[in-house]
Amino acid sequence: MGARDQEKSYDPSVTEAKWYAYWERLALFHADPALPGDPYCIVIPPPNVTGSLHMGHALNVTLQDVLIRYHRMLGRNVLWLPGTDHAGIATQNVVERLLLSEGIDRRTLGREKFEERVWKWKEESGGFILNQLKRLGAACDWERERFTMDEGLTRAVREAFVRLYRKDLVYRGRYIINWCPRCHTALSDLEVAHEETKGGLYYIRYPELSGRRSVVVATTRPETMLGDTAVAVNPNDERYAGRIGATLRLPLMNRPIPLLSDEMVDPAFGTGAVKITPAHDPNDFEVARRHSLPAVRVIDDSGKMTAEAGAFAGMDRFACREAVLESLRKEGLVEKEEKYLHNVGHCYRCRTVVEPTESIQWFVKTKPLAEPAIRAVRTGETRIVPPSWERTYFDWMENIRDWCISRQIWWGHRIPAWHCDGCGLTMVEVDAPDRCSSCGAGNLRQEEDVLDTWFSSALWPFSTLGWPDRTEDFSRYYPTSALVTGFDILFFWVARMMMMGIAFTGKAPFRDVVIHALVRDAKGEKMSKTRGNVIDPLDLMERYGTDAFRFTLLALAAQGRDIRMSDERLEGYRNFMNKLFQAGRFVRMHADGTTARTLPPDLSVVDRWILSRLQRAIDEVRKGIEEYRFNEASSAFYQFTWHEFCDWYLEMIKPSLLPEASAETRENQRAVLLHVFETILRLSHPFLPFLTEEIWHLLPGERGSILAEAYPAANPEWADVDVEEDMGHLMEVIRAVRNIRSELNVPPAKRVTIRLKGQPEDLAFLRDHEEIILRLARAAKVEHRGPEYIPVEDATAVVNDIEVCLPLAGLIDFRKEALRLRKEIERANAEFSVVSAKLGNEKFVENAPGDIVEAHRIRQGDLEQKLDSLSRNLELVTRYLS
RNA sequence: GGGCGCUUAACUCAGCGGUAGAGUGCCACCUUCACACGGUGGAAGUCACAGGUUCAAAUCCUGUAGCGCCCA
Repeated sequence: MGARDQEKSYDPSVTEAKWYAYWERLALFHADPALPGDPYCIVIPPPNVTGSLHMGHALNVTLQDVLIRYHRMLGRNVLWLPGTDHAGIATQNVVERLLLSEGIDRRTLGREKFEERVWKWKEESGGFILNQLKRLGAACDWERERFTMDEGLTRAVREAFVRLYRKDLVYRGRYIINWCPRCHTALSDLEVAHEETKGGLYYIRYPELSGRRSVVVATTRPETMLGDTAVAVNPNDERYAGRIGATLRLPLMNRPIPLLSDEMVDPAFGTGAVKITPAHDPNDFEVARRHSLPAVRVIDDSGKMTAEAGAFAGMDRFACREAVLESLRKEGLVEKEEKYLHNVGHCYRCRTVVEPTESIQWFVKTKPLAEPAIRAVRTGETRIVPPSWERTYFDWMENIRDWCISRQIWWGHRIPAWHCDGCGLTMVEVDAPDRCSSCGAGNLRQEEDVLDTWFSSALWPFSTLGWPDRTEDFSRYYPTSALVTGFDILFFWVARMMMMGIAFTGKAPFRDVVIHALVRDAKGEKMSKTRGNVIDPLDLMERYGTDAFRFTLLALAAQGRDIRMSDERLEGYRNFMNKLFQAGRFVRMHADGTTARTLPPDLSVVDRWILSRLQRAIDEVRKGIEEYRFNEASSAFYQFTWHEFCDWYLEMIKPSLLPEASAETRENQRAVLLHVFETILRLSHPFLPFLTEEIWHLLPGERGSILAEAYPAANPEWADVDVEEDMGHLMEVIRAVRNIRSELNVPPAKRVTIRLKGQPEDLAFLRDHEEIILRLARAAKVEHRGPEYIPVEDATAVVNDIEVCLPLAGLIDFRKEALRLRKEIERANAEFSVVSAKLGNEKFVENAPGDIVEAHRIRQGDLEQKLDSLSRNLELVTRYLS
């Protein structure tokens, strides 16, 4: 035994440091398309280059790693493709802040220099999160690591953009979009987070230009009135009948604007009259289109009022709101002010209130792309797991709106479009054109805008495999097998990959889309920096070990439910890791290099029992993984390993391992023990990569990586219902004795005599395995008695057809024993009446399936007999009480 | 406003038609030669509420209440 064996408990820090490098050295994560085996491929959801590992990643990566290692051990040709996302706005923000700390504004630096800085930053700190993935054990093929801005992916992005443009699925136009005045860019609808905000609803009077009448409009954003070009009412609103077409005077600006009618107006809101600000409201923009109204832009890119805002020019939009209200109040034009709760859009990157703004942007026409993506899920080409998410997917896809893909930032894929200032032509090409194809001018200007990061992410499942080239990887591994991701990016990412994947390859990119939940803190709160309740996964790995951490995530990963991460849970599973390690130590104490690696021909009942139970465990674990029910897989493993293998099997076989046992018995026992334990290790390797690899190598014999071993397959030949039943019975007897001992305070050291009362044939199995009972029930001897035996001074319990009697004359407290028996009787009685009531019900006997009725009959018989024995014994005991 | 989910032992959660389960915690006993990050035994639940379907409901249906999430 080495020095490490002297340590009392398992220390993960030593173990975890060495195995990742070992796997890499053996190139076990490297995929080779030329090798045989059904392909199994996962592309990682690329984390932001700016990011560091958080709980969400940890869960996400652990689930994928389980799938990858599992399929690897099944002999599939496995590829797990890693990489990072350039995260346009987020990364730009990070580097901007960095520059600012040096006192540099990016605009003074200029675009090219800025981009250089970002690249430099990326080279220096970008790979951070990938090392953290290694710490988690992620079996990624690092030789295939990709970045959304690398050369290949950039080419894929250009190719995709150009193809869509040529199919009229990408267009450029002037529309109203969501503008972030802080990030200075357009955002897609998805990037706007609606938050309920307390505000005011202001009723403002707009006088008619002629006459004394006026119209009162209600608005939450008074400052936009400066850009109003109309007031609209519903055509069916009788309050305004006959007044449509009137001209109003826009207060403060003194501009004449029309009162018009449009179906869009909800007569129930406010006064039924709404102001129309085409340049700063999406609905108003539509109304303006229908009525050919002009748009007046009063808020600029930074959220300040433009020259069009007259006296308010240069003010911040929120300050302007107050100023406008103040001016209106002075003029007596504010009719009413109400407190109002409404949803306000915020930039999902920086939380700034988004400003709807009219501008020229690039869009993807999504409807034609969405249809086949819907079909792929409807037909089952792609499965969404759990299926409860399908509805959300369909709802969104069916109501999809065009996707604004241009961003006014510097970090990202620059849109491959060139404008000719001479003739105004815009050319969209993969490679930069020399001259204008229309007028021949040479001074072309490339589009300044970059693409939404999600545009490149949408291509990830095939761009990473080499598309648009016809690579070996692509033909071997596409479509991929599973995508594992959180529900929060179902629309952002999954939906768009589905659309783009089908559009460019004709096939949906995934067989299965596995949606997992959110990781919360112990109180169930969402982790956030502002709340300050963020738990660092690396800290947990440090404290409890990576395997314990992974196992906790898996054990808690029930479908459709969020995970609460707590120290209690982690501690429990850390203990389990230790348990497994100690079991390994036990195995090593007995098995050595001479121990056979195959099962001996003669197996004891105990061996046949554990092998039978093992098959069941293998089945359950495999089924759990196959169905993405990771909690079921991990708990099946936990239960079997701890409560069957360690608690019972190891205790039962100890005598066969002692020097007293015959050499043959001992050798056979060692072989079975080693076999079962090795199977346990292989079974749990996908969950516990480090610990299993460690123990694997500590076991005797020449060993390579456990990852290269075959995953256990259940062998139906080993399943043995009869042995399980007999052993179950035996264990019940032991439990009964232990229970009596404990309840009656029999000292642990006291060796008792056990009398088993029953028909000889019912006692036969117990007689054959008496040594197990002796050992585990701490008994001196086991005696057998026929049904005529009267346990006068015994404590008793009933197990199926037999009675377990402990003659405890002098030791027994009859009051306690009577209490114990009464409790037992009460329990049996309760169940007896339930079962009897059912059997007494004719309809139950008629309608319930035969086997269910039969089971109830048997149960009733058992209980009857049990009650009989218990009451008789209680009677005996009570005699001593009087 | 539309949609989804949750409510089961003190806590955190599985189970989702056929006798209520786990982990942690709690109580008692035990330093037995793998493990005190342990062993053995035990206590603990009208499965949110109200109806309905069924021979049978924690499990299916309808409604109510509370909590949470997504979309508009």
